[in-house]
Amino acid sequence: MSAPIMTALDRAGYRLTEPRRALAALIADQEGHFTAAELVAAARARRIGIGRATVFRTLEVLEAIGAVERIDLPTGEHAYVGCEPAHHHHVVCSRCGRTSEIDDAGLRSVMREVARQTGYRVDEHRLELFGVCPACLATRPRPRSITA
Amino acid sequence: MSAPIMTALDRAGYRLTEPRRALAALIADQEGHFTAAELVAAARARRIGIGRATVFRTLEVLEAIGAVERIDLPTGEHAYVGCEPAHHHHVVCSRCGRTSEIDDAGLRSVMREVARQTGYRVDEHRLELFGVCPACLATRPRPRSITA
DNA sequence: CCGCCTGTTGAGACTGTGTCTCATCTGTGC
DNA sequence: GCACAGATGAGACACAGTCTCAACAGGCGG
Repeated sequence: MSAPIMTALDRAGYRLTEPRRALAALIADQEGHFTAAELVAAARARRIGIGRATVFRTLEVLEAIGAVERIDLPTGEHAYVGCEPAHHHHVVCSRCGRTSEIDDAGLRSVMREVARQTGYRVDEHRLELFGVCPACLATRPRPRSITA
Repeated sequence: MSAPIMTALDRAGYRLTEPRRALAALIADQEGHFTAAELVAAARARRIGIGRATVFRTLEVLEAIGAVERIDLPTGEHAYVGCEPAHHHHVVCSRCGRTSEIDDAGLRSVMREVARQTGYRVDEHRLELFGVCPACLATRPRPRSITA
């Protein structure tokens, strides 16, 4: 539901407005990742009058409070995924768009190794993984017929 | 110099044209990462008449042959770095913009771990690191005075 | 319960990035 | 040196994201 997003907004001292409630609901409905443009389209489809600027502003706020994470698709598009407010990464399914959060998984030691190799002080990192989720793997790909 | 880029183009069967030579030289001059817009500006600054479209097209080609890699800055900008044609990653210095290539550094085992945890088949990944390079670390930051 | 103050909103102008078209040009193989 | 396919440039175009500003509406105090 959209509750957690509203709660997070409230806790961070933001007003709980109608447009934000609507957007929170739209985001909660998203299966996988989504772009700002998709949210705008979704809002219009449901006849919810929300300005484009508001969508961008709200996404910015949500990212700031960690209710949403911004990811860069291989195509260069900027997308978002709703998520728990904690540092982590995502695997994105390139077939259905769904995402899964992943934790450290040994990344920390990679960072240390990189720092050692290069002499850099590494402050920030971004890891994005793309692949195919278990569900999509289960439904046989059948490269013929459709994809062919 | 710009030679390696031209060689790579040649080997991949592309024509060695004047605009490409000019762009290869401009890219070779770039210290750290650069954007398409910066290349356009650099070309204009040197009174080299290269169309904007050509810059974008050339960058696309160079990325395809691996002579250049596209990275996503934390700001959301799309930038490029000239590099060796092999899979690897970069650490970007957020102070001077310079980049260093890094190899595996244990990432491979992270990928395996993620696949195990999530059940995804991981096909593609992108890792971007941001920090401060040894040279910039050496010149004291002095957060007062300027940054204050 | 009402009204005020401030944060928020919507419309639309605006900036900048990247794409596309199409006529023209230029490498390259012959 | 010629011809042809690939490459180019100019500019129109599509689209993402930002900004401004007047109007609005949450949330608090009274």
